Amino acid sequence: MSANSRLTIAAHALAWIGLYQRQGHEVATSEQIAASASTNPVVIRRLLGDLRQAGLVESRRGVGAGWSLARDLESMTLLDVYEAVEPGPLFALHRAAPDPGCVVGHGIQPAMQRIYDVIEETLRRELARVTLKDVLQDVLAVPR
Amino acid sequence: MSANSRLTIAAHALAWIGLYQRQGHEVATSEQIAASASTNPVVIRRLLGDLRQAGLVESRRGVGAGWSLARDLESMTLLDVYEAVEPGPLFALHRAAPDPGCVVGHGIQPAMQRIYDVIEETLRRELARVTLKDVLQDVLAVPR
DNA sequence: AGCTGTCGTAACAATAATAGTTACATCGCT
DNA sequence: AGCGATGTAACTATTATTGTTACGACAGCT
Repeated sequence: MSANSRLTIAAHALAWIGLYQRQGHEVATSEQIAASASTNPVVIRRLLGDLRQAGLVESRRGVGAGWSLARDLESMTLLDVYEAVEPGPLFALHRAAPDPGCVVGHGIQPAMQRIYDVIEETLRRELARVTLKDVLQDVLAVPR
Repeated sequence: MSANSRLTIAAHALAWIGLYQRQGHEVATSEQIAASASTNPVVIRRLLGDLRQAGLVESRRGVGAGWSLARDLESMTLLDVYEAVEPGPLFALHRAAPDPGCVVGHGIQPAMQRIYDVIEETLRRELARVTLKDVLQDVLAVPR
């Protein structure tokens, strides 16, 4: 599957900002986060832009600008992040509509869609069980 | 997410073969299945090739060649199909390794990996609950 | 007012995966 | 031998993600 790293990078960014603020800083810049995540600042700004729309972070502009958490890490779950940065569904149906004249072609899409809906709901439940505070805690618990 | 339709098309193919055999035919051709799924026969042959490696279908060559089920649809689950046609993980880690000198960069990958492992295991459990017989039954239950 | 550092965003290139297509060797039955 | 299908390589097309450059907008400072 063409898995992407958006959820990983977004979680990285949130954990980074959270830790940075815990150390007494007001805001974090996209450049700092990008350096830690080994990517481009624009990638971070785009992701954090999505997270801001979801109400997870805030940004300041001008000199001394940067990003800060809009809520406590404890109140954010991976589901919040997932919904903010992953638009599409997990599994796709057919690219072109299957033959409606065939019994299987006719019934397969509603049948699979119902299955996929159940599976995505389960995925959501799992994602909702992990808070970003948990993530940061796990990160800090990794031995050097 | 760049969702793909492999699982959908593979399930479609299996349901089609199952129904076709139920109607008394010995083997199904990739061309027939491709017509029902609105795709190219080669795409079907490639997917069925993966399913054959997993022991779900068999193929005959020569005249009167085609594909048949290697086992009863009841004994196949969507997990079997998923494992046969989806190589990669659901979520990717960073493309480039994060900064190991940063606390977050150092700990984020093992932390996220552990979370992803749990989530994938949950996904597997859900997929394993649905047999291909269920799928065909659902397909046939869709009203015209 | 002007300077500075950062966001916000557009535009484009690079990379990668999936899917579609053509072509053809190979196989096995009649 | 002829036929109809698989098996597979090679290539193209499409699409999504990621990376990069560029630059306007903004806000605080001197």
